[in-house]
Amino acid sequence: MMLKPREKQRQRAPSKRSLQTRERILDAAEMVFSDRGFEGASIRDIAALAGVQGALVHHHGGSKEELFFTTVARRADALSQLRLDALDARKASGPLDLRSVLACFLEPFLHKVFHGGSHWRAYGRLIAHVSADMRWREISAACFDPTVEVFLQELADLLPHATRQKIGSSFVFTVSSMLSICASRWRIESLAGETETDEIIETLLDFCEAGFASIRKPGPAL
Amino acid sequence: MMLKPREKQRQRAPSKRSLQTRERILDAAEMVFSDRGFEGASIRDIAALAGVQGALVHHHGGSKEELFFTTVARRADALSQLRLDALDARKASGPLDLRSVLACFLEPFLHKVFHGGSHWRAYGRLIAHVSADMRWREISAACFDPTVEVFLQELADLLPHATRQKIGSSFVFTVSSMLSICASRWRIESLAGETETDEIIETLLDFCEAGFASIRKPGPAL
DNA sequence: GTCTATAATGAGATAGAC
DNA sequence: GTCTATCTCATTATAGAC
Repeated sequence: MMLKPREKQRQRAPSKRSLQTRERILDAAEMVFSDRGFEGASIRDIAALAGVQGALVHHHGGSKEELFFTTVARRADALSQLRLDALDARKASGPLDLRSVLACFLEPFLHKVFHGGSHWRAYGRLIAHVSADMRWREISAACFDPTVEVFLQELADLLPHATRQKIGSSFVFTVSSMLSICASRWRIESLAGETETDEIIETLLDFCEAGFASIRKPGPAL
Repeated sequence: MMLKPREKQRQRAPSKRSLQTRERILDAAEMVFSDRGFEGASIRDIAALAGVQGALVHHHGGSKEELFFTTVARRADALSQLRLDALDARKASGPLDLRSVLACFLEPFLHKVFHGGSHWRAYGRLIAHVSADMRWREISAACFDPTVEVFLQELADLLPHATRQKIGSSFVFTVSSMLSICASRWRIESLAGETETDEIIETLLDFCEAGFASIRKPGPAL
């Protein structure tokens, strides 16, 4: 599999119209991929939603796998920057604690997902797909792991006696819980009843903060 | 969608050979569905893995959707019984606490996934697919929610001041974290390094117990 | 860059012999 | 109950006109 979106060296800068088409295609791909997963999505549906012909999707997006990668990568840098900026801002206003570090990772994402429009809402579900399927581990490694490493280091500083295993595992639990709000919100509604978004987010922060704080305790509660 | 595996009233009890074939087909379906998801799996691959012809898969499993439902449902009762038995046993030996309740839900599943052979390992990933896709919410409701309700009630008894919203949301976080060990173990290994299975399970229990216990505390830490 | 048309493949499902 | 053979449809991808 070729993950890198192919770099057929462009002769000319693409026209403005071309760029708009490309964005429309990526918007449509984001919707369809997030709704139905990689296999369930069809190029035809993406083309129809974008209002273009199927051949044009291939022209701008390459193969289906390349298109998927490009779709995920498109917002990844912006998301990472939001997270790192939040972390810097929090650092500037005093010493960090567990909750602050987790909030700087979780809140920029959840804010975009719930208040950033339908594109970001779809992007949240898209990332849930990526995170649950080993097939896309290269995408996770390329798009998200560098930022995750920064946060893991901050957590390690706050939990000097914790092993990397415990911190890493707990972080995956945190990310899974965060993504469950995107992909399994229906399940939350089904089990917990109608619930305010902001309340879920606060519950998530409470839950994960306490989970990490429990690493500090000496041993298993006996 | 017709979720119930069709009940074409059988004239005769199926032969032993027929039942074996049926099990082989379900075993194969379990493998292929869990590996590639519903859309990514093909009846042909399932048939090939089972060593039968494609037509036979339809004969025993019905449509692809019916086959998927049957595959998930096959082990669901056994799993529920393990969980409820564990809960009864723990109740018999003294008053319950948060960790015990969570352990009775998480450990039977994780024990089977990691020590129950390749079938259960596949089944774990299969449930992760079901849990992440709204399309299968009827399966979750039919196969898992009744048992989940029992555990939610136990948790509510231990957390008398908690809202159903907080308990339900936290439970979904717990389930998501549990399933991440099945579907995203590669991510844990990537971020946390090589990690013993039993250590991950203990970290999970610590994490979720602390998460639930945090509901007791008066308000957000300010 | 964008379109039409089509190639090439693989999918789910079924009919009917045995 | 199991097999062979086939139907029908949707898929990704590309060739080539404009």
